[in-house]
Amino acid sequence: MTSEIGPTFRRCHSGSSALSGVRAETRAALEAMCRPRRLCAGQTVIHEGETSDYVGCVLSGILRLQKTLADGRQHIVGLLVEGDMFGRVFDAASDFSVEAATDVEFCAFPRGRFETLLSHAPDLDRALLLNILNELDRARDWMVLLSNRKISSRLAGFLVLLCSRFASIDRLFELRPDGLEIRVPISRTDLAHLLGTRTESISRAFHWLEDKGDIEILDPDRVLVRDVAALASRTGDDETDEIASLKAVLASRRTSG
Amino acid sequence: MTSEIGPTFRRCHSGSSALSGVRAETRAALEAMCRPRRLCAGQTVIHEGETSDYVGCVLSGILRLQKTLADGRQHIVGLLVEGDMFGRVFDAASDFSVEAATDVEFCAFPRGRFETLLSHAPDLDRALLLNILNELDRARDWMVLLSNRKISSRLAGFLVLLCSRFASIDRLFELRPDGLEIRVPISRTDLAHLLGTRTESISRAFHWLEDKGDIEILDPDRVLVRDVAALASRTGDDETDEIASLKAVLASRRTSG
DNA sequence: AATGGTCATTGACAGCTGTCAATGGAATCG
DNA sequence: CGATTCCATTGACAGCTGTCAATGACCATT
Repeated sequence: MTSEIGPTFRRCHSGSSALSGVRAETRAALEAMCRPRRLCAGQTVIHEGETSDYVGCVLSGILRLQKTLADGRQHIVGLLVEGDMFGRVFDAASDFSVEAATDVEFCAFPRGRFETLLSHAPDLDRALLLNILNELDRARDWMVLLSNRKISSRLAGFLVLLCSRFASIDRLFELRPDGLEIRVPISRTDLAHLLGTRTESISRAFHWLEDKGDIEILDPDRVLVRDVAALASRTGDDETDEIASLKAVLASRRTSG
Repeated sequence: MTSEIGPTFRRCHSGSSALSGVRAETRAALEAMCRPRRLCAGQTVIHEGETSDYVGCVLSGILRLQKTLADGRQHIVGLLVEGDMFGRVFDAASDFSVEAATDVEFCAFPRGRFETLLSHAPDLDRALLLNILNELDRARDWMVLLSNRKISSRLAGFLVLLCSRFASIDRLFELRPDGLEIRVPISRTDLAHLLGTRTESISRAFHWLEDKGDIEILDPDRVLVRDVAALASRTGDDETDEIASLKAVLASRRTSG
């Protein structure tokens, strides 16, 4: 098991990881305290309100950051993928739980030792600050996306975002002559909780986008995006279908008559 | 004017400021580079996509952090009040604009000098990190609040949040024998952009809460909250009015017959 | 092959919000 | 004092989503 730590940790620092860019010395210190973990889909990494004993860095799979409301409803406020960090340093326990949306692997760094290292390694400190600033921006971008009231607009936004933010995860994409095939990496239920709606509306939104010709549903979890630009234009509340068809009628009159 | 800098800056570090808790030495350095600013409601502090030349700390008034969408709609992703910091350090320009929602005063720190100080003052660095972590949590809490589809639930949540997060701003509150009087510090339009809706729905939500007896509308911008706990219980999607009255009927039958 | 369970999908209906339009009130300006 | 402007409010109506219920597809187990 211990022999795995080295390669495991190197994966943690490859690609677009939040920890990429720290000095070799700092990496060595991180490697010394790294504890690889594996969890199956559905398991809880950090319970809501719990002060976690470690800081984590995702190696593979997807974690969901979520809150359970008093009435039992759940809301996902963010997804964590390869290279993303989670867990709070220094102070308060965050009021969100971290759960495995898929099978996941991650690095766990004991919180105390990580904080000590943070105090002595400005490069790590800087990397963490930038990472959190990015998280903040992403959270705010997501808020804007959620401001769309048509679920199909939110879904379109999510798919576009998947292409950009998750682009580094090759496994999810396949370029085909007729478009881009995407593997939607989370369940319909999670998608609903993420987009602030229900699975029924998710289903309707998928099929609405298919009717519009923007996508083709290959499987419940595989989608062919014919034109990413067209999909992106669905973001932002569309005119209603009725008005759209009205305009089409007017346009045809203008050309034919 | 220069004679004002001292007292102005001290205000910046008083109370629950993000910068409270830094060492005297660091404060002195900050004070040396502090430039007080004043703006009127509606003016823009940082334009969308612009790399700002300074980092700011709000002294009084309220700033709104917002994004203008392609179709002209605006969405406010956060409010900044006394003690809140804004402007990005080190890297990317944030894709949000910062505008004055009311008349405001703030401290401006030249970005380069602030970053240099940050590298040499771990206490400031730590304070900034914690501040941003809090911002992140607030952003996520706000996302959860926005997941309510009934606007009255969102509004109730906002009012409750006002009581907790803005509690330090005495000017906004007045304890009365019949409840807590709140001055809503932003316009109806901003409130609509903040809650992801329109002014008409804001109006309906206010009057719905008044009908329920939770609040009393004194002015368009002054509200008497009779019972904060009752208001808090409105957060989270309520049962519909119809079902509520149905339950009331059933309850009365159970007792009378 | 049969069964049970999970999940996606679809239909029907009601509720809430967005939109448009109109009204009313308050403040400002002449 | 009257006119204008801005804002809050209200009404009417349509559209979209939530909810509930039922169906269908797929998988695993027997």
